[in-house]
Amino acid sequence: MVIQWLIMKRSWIECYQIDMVDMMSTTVTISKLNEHVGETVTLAGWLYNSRIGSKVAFLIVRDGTGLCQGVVTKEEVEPEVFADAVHLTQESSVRVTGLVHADERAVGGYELHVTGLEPVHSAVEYPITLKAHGHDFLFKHRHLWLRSRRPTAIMKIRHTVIDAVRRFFNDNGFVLVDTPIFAPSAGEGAQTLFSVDYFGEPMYLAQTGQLYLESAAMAYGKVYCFGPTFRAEKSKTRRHLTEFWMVEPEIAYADLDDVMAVAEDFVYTIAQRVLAEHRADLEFLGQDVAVLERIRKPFYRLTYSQAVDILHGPQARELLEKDLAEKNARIEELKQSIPAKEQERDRPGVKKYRQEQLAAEVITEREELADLQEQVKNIPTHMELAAGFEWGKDLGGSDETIISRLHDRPVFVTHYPRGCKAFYMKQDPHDSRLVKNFDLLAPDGYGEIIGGSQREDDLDVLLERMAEEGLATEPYEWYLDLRRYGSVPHGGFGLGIERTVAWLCGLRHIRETIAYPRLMGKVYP
RNA sequence: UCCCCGAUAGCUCAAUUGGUAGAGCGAGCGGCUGUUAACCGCUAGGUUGCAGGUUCGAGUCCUGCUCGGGGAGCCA
Repeated sequence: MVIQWLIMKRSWIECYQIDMVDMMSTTVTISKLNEHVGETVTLAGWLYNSRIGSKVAFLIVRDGTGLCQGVVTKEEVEPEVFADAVHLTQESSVRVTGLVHADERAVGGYELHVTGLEPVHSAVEYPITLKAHGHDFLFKHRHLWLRSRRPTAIMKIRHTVIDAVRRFFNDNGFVLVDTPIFAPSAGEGAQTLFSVDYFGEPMYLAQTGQLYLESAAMAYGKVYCFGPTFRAEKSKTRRHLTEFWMVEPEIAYADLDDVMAVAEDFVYTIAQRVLAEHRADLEFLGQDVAVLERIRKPFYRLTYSQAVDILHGPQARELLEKDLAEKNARIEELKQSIPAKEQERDRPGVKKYRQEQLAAEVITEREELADLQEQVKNIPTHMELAAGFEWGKDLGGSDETIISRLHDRPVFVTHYPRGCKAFYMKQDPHDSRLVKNFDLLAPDGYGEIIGGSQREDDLDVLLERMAEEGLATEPYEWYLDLRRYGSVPHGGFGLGIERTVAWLCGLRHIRETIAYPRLMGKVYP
């Protein structure tokens, strides 16, 4: 009883304190500080960093909308306030009250001349410091790392990308139809699906909603689905996740060109939104905004056969040779500069801060060196793969990289051989070896961000194609019905959200584009 | 599934041909400053991923394993 009473009393006191603060000033977000210059306001956030002096304490506070520097001047505040400021640890939660000033010296352009501090919770030894960390450590602390500036910038861009995706389809007459995640049949390539026990029956996690979406397109004309998708591929590369988000539109009465026109407009629109709303975030991430500004309609269009010719031709070879030469030159440069910097670092009499600066540069350059050496090692393989590419195979990752790097805008590659593509794609009436499909390759080696096609709408051709693939028709009877009751030309595509975000942000690895990446052998946290 | 690379203090990294494991950050204390990953001084901090082997002596060489990174295949 007594304890309960104490808890009640304590929480009452805390409420009372909050009320006191509220009475004195309104709580605002850092993003809205520009509307409150000259007013006393309260920020509710966490301590990002502090620089403590004998007369002035600088508190960098973050609240999820931005960073703001609070200035605590010893002479101007109550002694307890200054003492609280000195003892606040990194990532402690805190309410800060003060007068808003515009100040170019401060991060974000505004700062708070602090009059009151209300520590809410004191954090103990926050593991993520403002110094360098390795990605392994950071991903083990992903639940905390999300608070840092880099993940914040990426998550906000991802948010905008997803909003742009939904708005594009909603504004253009598409109906959202959610497709099931439990999929009864393995469909294409059972080995790449995760299986689950469904009340004793084998089931799979969906890797596409497309077949279901085709039925919805026959019902509502233009439809889309957006959700997680799962691939059990044992791929450990910077382009792969086992769980990722995909948006898939499907359009009735549309041929390949119609679908591609939508895809082109769609990607262009997304890029424009990101460019319009996230210049600062992109710059913080070190992304060259010009990369996005170059995204203009029309995108390049190549057929698969033209792409193969490029791989066999002098262009691809020259690109890789030039690449190899440039990377080797940079490697030589680094091999000189690293020991030079180490020497300077270890020379007696060098200031400590300079030592640290040099040590940091050495680490960065060593990483760059290792990365380049690895890339250089792979280039001959990529050259061989390109030169020896056989017509009929699917384009590999390195082949796509070559094609995309030879273009400064996204590239459509169309009309692949039907043997390397799924059974539902429409045969090209002009060349039965080909299907009416397309992949959209993002520039700079970010790979295929879209795969799409016109679908086979002729029942007999579809049945023939399924037999060729050794697929039983029984589980697909409902799908075949769509070709029995008012079949029309139709098609659609799927866009991978994470690859798109990685490309727009210029990220080296896709795992940074999702809050909790799921990779082969990595599921914590 | 195959190929290459890696694992040293809480974190980021050093450690010459095999010869007494170090620095910075972070933590604690003190100083100083409209500071910008602030700075300066002091203190504490280690079974070098695990198991074997070679050697007078192994962080360093060899074998196996575990975990991680990159690439091929496959894919968004």
